[in-house]
Amino acid sequence: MRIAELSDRTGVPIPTLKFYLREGLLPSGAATAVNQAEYSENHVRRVRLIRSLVEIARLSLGDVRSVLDAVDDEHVSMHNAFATAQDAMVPRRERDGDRHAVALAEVETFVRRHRLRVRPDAAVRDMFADALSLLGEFGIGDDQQRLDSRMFDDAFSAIREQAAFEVANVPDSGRAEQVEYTVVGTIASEIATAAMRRMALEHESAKRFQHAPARRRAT
Amino acid sequence: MRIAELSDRTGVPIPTLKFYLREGLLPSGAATAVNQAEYSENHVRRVRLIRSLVEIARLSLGDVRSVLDAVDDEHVSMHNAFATAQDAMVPRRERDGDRHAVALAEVETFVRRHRLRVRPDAAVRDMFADALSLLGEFGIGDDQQRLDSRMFDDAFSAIREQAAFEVANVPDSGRAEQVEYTVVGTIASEIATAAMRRMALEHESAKRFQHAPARRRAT
DNA sequence: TATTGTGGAGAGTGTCACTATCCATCTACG
DNA sequence: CGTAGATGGATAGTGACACTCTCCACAATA
Repeated sequence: MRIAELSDRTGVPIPTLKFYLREGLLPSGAATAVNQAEYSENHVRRVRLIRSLVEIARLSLGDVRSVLDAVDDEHVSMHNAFATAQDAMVPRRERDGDRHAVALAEVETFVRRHRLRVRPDAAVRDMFADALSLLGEFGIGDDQQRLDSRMFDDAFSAIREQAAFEVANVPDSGRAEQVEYTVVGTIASEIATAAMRRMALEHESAKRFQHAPARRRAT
Repeated sequence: MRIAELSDRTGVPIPTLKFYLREGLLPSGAATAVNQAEYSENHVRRVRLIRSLVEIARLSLGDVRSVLDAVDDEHVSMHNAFATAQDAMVPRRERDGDRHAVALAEVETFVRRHRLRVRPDAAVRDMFADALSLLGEFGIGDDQQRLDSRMFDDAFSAIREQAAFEVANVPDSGRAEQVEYTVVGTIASEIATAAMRRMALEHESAKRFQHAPARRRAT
């Protein structure tokens, strides 16, 4: 397949594909002549992965590159590649030193209490800490519960089951495919979960705050 | 308080505050002279809300404005303001018409099965549909389960309980405060949930794929 | 053989979220 | 009272980012 078909199959414009090629996000096709190359199904898959990371997970191209590097580096184990990809999927931002350190300590108690194998330097800790800081800043939830991070314990047991199920379902295929599967699974389930949360919140808000429910039945 | 103190209290540089004032994201202070104004605690709170929406929820300033407008418009009920804010918190993007329509139909069956009061045009439906499309595109999960969207039913009951708890905990304060509380609560709990999911995934991935567990105990 | 498509490279574009500079006051300190 | 520094307000400029355009020599296709 040549670039026009790759473009048709993925819906990504040719100039953008050329840009990804130049940036090294997309490997070059197999050259058949000085200005001709053959692209494969792998290229289609890779383009789709890039677009999913950019559009759905809203990663920067730099972070997409980190994820792809982790997927592609055969010297890195499946688990380490996944860990690296996870780190790349946490947005980098400046954090207030003191406040963040306190929140990180709360995260640590959470990790210890649940005996989780989460790297001490995992970016996801910063992410959790951000959420805890935010709750604290706006005085949401019970202070004591938040401080020893018991606030989410009930929710966590359900989350944990779901995660165990997801990881168990990763196919016994090649390393790169497993990493890709896990990365896409992470972001898709995460967005699905967030969407369900928001629908449930809208529903509960309607029940509590909206006095004239919009019923399906006509008047 | 004058602008220097507002800057100190929030950690946002003065030029940025001036920019927010110009953009109408931040209301002007009470003028005490032609070039003097007095800012209040409400301004501090508003700046913190803006920064949270920008940095944590990663909203564009345009979407932040939509949220703030919903918070501020006294003519809009608490529930409607929250719904508008929720819509603003779903990233807008171009979606493939056909594929997206199919996914939206799956979302509809989900909404009906759980008898949820979610507006037919709620942006969160697009968000859920994105996640379902992505799962389909990469062949993740069981096809049939995904199609009638039963795949997430177990997870949903836990999510729903948590959401009910959250809404029940919204204080009986003023409308604007309730909207603000709910908006911040939504994004904070969402990020906390995502972070917990990722930690659980890392843990499960370590259990399944990493053969030499990094134990706390020394050798 | 003429048109269209291709790979590759450089330069240009539009958006976004600030950031810098000015200026005519105003405030506060000495 | 005088003056250094801060303030509110406006206009213009910046840097990052993710493309998008234009060109070229050459290949494929009708």
